[in-house]
Amino acid sequence: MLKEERQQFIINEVGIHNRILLTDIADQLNVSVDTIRRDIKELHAAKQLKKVHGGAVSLGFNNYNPTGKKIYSLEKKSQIAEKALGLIKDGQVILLSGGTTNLELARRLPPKLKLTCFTPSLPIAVQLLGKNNIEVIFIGGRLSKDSQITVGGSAINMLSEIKVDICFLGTNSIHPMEGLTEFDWEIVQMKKAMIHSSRKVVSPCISEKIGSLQRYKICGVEEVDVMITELEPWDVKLDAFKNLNIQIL
Amino acid sequence: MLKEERQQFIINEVGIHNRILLTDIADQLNVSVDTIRRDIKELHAAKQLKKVHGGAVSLGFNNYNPTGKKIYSLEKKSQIAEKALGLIKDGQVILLSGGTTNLELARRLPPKLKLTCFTPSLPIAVQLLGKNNIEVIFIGGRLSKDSQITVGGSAINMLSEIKVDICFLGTNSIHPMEGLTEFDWEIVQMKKAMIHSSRKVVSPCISEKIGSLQRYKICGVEEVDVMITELEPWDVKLDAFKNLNIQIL
DNA sequence: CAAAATACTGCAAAATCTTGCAGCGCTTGA
DNA sequence: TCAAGCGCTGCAAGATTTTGCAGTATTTTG
Repeated sequence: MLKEERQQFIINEVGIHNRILLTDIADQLNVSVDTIRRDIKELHAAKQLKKVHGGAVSLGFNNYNPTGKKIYSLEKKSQIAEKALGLIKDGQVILLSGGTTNLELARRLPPKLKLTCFTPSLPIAVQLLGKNNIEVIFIGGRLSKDSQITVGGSAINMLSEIKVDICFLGTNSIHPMEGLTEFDWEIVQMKKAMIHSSRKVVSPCISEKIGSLQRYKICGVEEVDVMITELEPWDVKLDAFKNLNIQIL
Repeated sequence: MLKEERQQFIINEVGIHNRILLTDIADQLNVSVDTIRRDIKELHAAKQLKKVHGGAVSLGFNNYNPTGKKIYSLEKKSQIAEKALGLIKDGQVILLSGGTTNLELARRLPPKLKLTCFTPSLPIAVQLLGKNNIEVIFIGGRLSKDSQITVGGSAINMLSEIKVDICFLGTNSIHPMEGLTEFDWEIVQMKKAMIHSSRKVVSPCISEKIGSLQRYKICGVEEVDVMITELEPWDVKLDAFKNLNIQIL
């Protein structure tokens, strides 16, 4: 049996039972517990599950916590969110995609700002619901467990009926030539629809993501009107974007 | 049993009952009280609950519900939720309206139960997202701040396209003659649409709400197939419903 | 205050983890 | 073809964690 197969099996078992025991898996696959232990170690590093003493548990196992969730490079994302705030004017209609950067933006929206906010993201909707002057409209559809946004035909359909002032499009990878890319096909479809539903597309993007590339393409860089990073405007990483008719903040 | 599992179980129990006894938990899980004590110590350190003499309490509990009245009502809702669980079968498609009773139901859905779950309620969607075997489909639309469910044409439209096996319709007021009533017009529209989208309508309802009346009518009692209360079946409060062709649990 | 319940401490057995190592099969390149 | 290199796997020794128990301290309750 191939290592790949084995790990796939483990992921599957965790998905079904929410938890597994080292000894069970080793037994079922007729390999030593050491091998399974190593597999689980790798899968843990790859964030496919959570390794615990004696086995492993599913990541989404009872641990959803919109407020307490750990956000990586929070500092950078905060800076980006602050810059993004400057683009929003009272009375506008905006669209927030998922992602922790946009969640930070949502958190920082001033209480007195009047807005209509569309979003397919559950954590962002929860956050916005606490703001009295913001009308929240949730894009319905099937909820994807890992990204916590709605996806699928129904959601895309709902998007096709709107045209908002600004879309803040959380971005996993942006590349000067290849544009915006994603690793999840369903999210690609959602983001395409979001771009289509917006007059202006803003891409908040921490510097780590600049120049990286994923499997599927969302759109070219030319579709993005504004790019926001935590970097200073003269940073060399941004050079490649400077003659692309994009506003950089 | 893994330590992780045990601790998740404890967190869950605290979430449901707001308080737990060391001995109860040790009994249910067949481990020594020392083990549970140590778990609770860790969870306390991780600020997941508050350790007290003899057990633990939920963190928000002491702040939000000092009187204990809320718990009492929560106990009733828990009983109702437990009864409601019996109506759900593996593989079904269900629809959960908003309300705390349905939230309790959502929280109690067993992790191994496979379901497709439609809901317009934000808290319920958050709860369900943590369950791996449940496909969550969110009914999109404008989010109402106080009820935390989506309302309006878009949501009703989405409802019009589905037909689920069972709808659990959280109920504010139920009256033997006047049927189900609500004080919010928009929610009335939503609930009407939900009834229309379901083969079977179940109304979980704590006894305080029986016999009360609100401004707008959702439907007559005859549209409800099953009514669930925390009362015993022979309670006098239920007499008025007994010749109305409703199953009472 | 006294009895009962609960908490803490140290300890020992069992399970599990870590680490280093050797055997095995596969690939690579002379 | 064969030797070297590499990754995967299982094994073993020692470290670490987990768990239950017993004895003692502390808190609760009547």
